[in-house]
Amino acid sequence: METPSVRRRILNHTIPLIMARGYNGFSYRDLSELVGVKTSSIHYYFPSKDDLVLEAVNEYSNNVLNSIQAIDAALPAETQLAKYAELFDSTVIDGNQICLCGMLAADIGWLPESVRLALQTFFMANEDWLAKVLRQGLEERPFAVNGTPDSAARMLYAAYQGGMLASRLFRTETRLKEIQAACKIMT
Amino acid sequence: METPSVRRRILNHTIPLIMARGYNGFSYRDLSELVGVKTSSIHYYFPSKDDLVLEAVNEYSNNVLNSIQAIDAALPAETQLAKYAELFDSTVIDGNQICLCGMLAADIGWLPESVRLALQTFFMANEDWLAKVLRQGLEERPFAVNGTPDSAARMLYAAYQGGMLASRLFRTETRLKEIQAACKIMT
DNA sequence: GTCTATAAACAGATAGAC
DNA sequence: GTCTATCTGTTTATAGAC
Repeated sequence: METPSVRRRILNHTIPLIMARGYNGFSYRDLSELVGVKTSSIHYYFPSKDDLVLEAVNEYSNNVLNSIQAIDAALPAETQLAKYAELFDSTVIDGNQICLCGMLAADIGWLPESVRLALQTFFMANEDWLAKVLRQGLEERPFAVNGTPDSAARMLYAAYQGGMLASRLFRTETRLKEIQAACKIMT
Repeated sequence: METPSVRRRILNHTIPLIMARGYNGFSYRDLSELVGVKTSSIHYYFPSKDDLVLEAVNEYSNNVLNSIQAIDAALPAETQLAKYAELFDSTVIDGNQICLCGMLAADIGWLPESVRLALQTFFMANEDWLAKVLRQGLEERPFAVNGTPDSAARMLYAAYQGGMLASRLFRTETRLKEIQAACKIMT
């Protein structure tokens, strides 16, 4: 396993920094100390902070969406949703981090339109996947979902975003677990 | 109606600034320009930024909780929840703002324990009120709530927090309206 | 109470040597 | 590519005159 490039190491450190502190909460200086290069070298790879953040969003988005797509669609809907929820648990509890895209949605006032669009795309991809699984759940056990699967999925995703905030605020994983439990009843 | 004191005007401007931009997104300089006094005068009233933020949380919390308590408990549960949802709508859509306590929950890494506790108290007050109304709804129409009223209330509140994020991100009120619609089915 | 003045640190960003 | 050096502007905060 060879040493990752400087560019990669910058991105690898940027993502958890945003998840923990937000757009205005980390600096090139922080990255400089973490990666071990001068801030001017970071500007070489990412001329502006907006460039860096946009790439961080794309990187994070690809990683998370790949993990979601990897959930076996042949499993019962309830099991798929449990695996989905696991994706959030560890980052919040172990790392005091929340979803990178949820955090940047809070910082939206500072971000260029390109980042806003990337965040919207990530939100919709999650909502679409959840809607698909909820529809599958309806076929398995035809009842229980409030409203259309699509609107239920959007509400569920909003609950996950808010649940991460609350879990970190109260320093307890039960708030995320409760949302997962509510999923069971919806499927 | 007499002119509010400088102290009051500082707080009155601080609250929407936090709701729009977060803890790291506004400065004493911003307030200085908005209120029309020098930054050193703001330090006279609020020696540190943490002092200012704590008072802003308490002020916001009192205002919102008073509005919630003012909702007539004799109304049908569904109507009460609709009035609750209205409290969020306008700030998000008209002002590009989200809940002050939700925003600061995203910035929790920078805040002292005193503010964390104040945020927790606000979250729990909302959840308790929602749980009370959901229980009332169960008496009126005994069915529909997923799980216990308490856990349903926490999930619903998380959905509101996440819904405000999404509504502002997508610049549409429909995402908040959908959560309100889901309430109807829960009551 | 409000101001001027200033501190000491930090931000994102750039020019140019090596 | 990475560095030194620097620019320009910002931040929170304090001392002390009025």
